[in-house]
Amino acid sequence: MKSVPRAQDVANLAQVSQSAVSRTFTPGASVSDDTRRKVLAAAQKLGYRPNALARSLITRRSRIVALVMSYLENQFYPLVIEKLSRKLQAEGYHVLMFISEMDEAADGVLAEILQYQVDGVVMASAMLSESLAQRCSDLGVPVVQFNRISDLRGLARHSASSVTSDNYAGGRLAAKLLVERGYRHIAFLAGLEDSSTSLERERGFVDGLAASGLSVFRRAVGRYRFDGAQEATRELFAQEPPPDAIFAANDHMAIAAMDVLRLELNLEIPRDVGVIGFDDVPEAAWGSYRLTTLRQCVEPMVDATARLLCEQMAAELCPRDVVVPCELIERASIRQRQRG
Amino acid sequence: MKSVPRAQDVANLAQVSQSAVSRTFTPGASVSDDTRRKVLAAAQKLGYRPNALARSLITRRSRIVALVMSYLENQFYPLVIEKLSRKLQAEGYHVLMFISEMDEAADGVLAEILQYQVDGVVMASAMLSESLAQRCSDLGVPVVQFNRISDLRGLARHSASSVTSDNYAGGRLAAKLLVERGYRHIAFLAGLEDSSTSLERERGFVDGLAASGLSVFRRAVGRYRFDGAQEATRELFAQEPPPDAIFAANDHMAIAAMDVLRLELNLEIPRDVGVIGFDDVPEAAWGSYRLTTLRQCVEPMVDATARLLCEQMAAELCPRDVVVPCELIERASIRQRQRG
DNA sequence: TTGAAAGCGCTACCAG
DNA sequence: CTGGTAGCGCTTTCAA
Repeated sequence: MKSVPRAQDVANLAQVSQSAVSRTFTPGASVSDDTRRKVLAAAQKLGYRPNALARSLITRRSRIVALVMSYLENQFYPLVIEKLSRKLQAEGYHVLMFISEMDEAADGVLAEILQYQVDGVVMASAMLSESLAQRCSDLGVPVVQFNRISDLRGLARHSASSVTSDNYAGGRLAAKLLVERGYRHIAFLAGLEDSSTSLERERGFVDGLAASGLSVFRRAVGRYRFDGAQEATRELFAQEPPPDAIFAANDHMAIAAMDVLRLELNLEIPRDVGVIGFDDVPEAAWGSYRLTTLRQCVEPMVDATARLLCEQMAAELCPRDVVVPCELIERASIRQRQRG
Repeated sequence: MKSVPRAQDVANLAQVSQSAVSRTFTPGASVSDDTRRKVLAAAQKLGYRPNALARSLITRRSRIVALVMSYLENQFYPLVIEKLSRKLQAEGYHVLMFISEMDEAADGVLAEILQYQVDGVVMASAMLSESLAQRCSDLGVPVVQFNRISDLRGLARHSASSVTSDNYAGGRLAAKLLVERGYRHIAFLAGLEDSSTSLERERGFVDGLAASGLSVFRRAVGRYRFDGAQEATRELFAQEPPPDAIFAANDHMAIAAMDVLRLELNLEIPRDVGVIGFDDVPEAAWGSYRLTTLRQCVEPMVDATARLLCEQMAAELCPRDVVVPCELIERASIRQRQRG
């Protein structure tokens, strides 16, 4: 265990000042080619790497972004971690994970985040309160809410940016499609009652049914959990007459529902019951499910998140809301379009 | 955007020295109750939080642990992120994510990791070379290899600790179980050819079959990918006679195989073909699969990882290897034990 | 372009 | 127990 070399060690070896070493490793600083060469050679020899912490202390930019999530059971979120990390790494940032209990007070997490002097925060946990975002903003730390918004009505100008897919349009489309395929007793399987995603999808869904003169036939709450969704599905089918279709607030719950439908209730999908989900997680494409779903396009969503973050970290830009279109992925969990 | 308060600001307000403020926020430092009260009151009023970066510069401990992964398609890894983050958060550490390309040279990642002065590294990427671990160790940064080991033979004392499940025993048990249930033409679906997990599971499996006078009936490589495993399964069944059982190096591939078996080849599981996986990811329990598998106990594995890391970060302890037992989870993808 | 010097915010070591 | 002082490793003035 040899001690880590400092800039001064490199300077000594290269016979230049420590400042020259610093400049060599600062993009855009003015150093002569000659000096730079000497420094680089010495640095190479010693295995020198600038200490990012010391640098951050001066520049007041840590190049660290906090990512707050609460549970990774839904495969959508791991994909976000992966793609967001890659994206930010490419921009010279790194992701510091904060896993929060679903019911945890925002304050504890906030305190920890702020201690690390993060340059930005991405909140992808469905649960954390608006106050956290508010307080980060007050301190000048940009916040992007991922896949959630804080104020549905948009009355007050909120303090954080947001990136969501067009949940309302997705919900509407789901309704339209199910009606078009001949389903009439259509149930909604809600996620978390107070999550903006579930709420918006339901709003679109209700409006979409209304456009065909229908209303939601039955409704249950799965809380975005597998078990919760299975229980909710049983509820949905406990009374006569049963629904003939389910729109679930996400794929994870839709899949749980399909298992109950087929294995417990002996119903055939899509003949007896049609199912539509939301997200297009990898599992939705698996042969045993072939779930028709509204894809949340992770790539564009993550790109927008990184862009908003970088913009706001660079300048003092106003928070913005980005809405990414959903994409209908039709598979085999609803009846085919009628021919002729 | 008000400026962030520093320790000196708190000291001024509380009418004490800046040192007193520092001590108040240093666990185990000697401060009188009176001083502490004054400081805490002032800190509260200003919303003061110590700057973790400045602290780290002095203490030479960043309380940051790097977590290196390469892909999160296999749901086992998100679980690890979640549990490891929680665990380390509880110990006052935080996880900085590094997503590496599978084929990426270790050097780029290493340089980034070291710049952040992380206190430790967890490598859960199946791909990164041993050299990365070696070099971190040389610099005095403890490394724990998660779910992989570098030197199968253990000839040289390696430079990193490791936490694995008992892959060999698991492989052996899978073989024993399949034979016991009457399967005789048993195929192995390998992960990555050069990953220690796949290799060890296969070794145990081969030995387990040998104990019953059998050998591996056929073998294909799925590279731990869903598509790869589907393709490999088709290969396995392309020749006559077909296998009557598959042991897959992980659940993710086992599930892919089940889809091909049932939906493309019209085979019935477990009657025509038995399937055993490895990991016990949540999907293995889903009603459509009910996969019999060897559980890698994430909780104990993560606990061991955190413990090894903390031990080595605290003292200069030698790297150790921890092997966590697997647990057989029997579901419906192999034939039941014969009665009578 | 370069080197000397002043700190970033904090901890750790003193002497009292 | 307390306050003063040195300095972690670096960036960034400033004068040369």
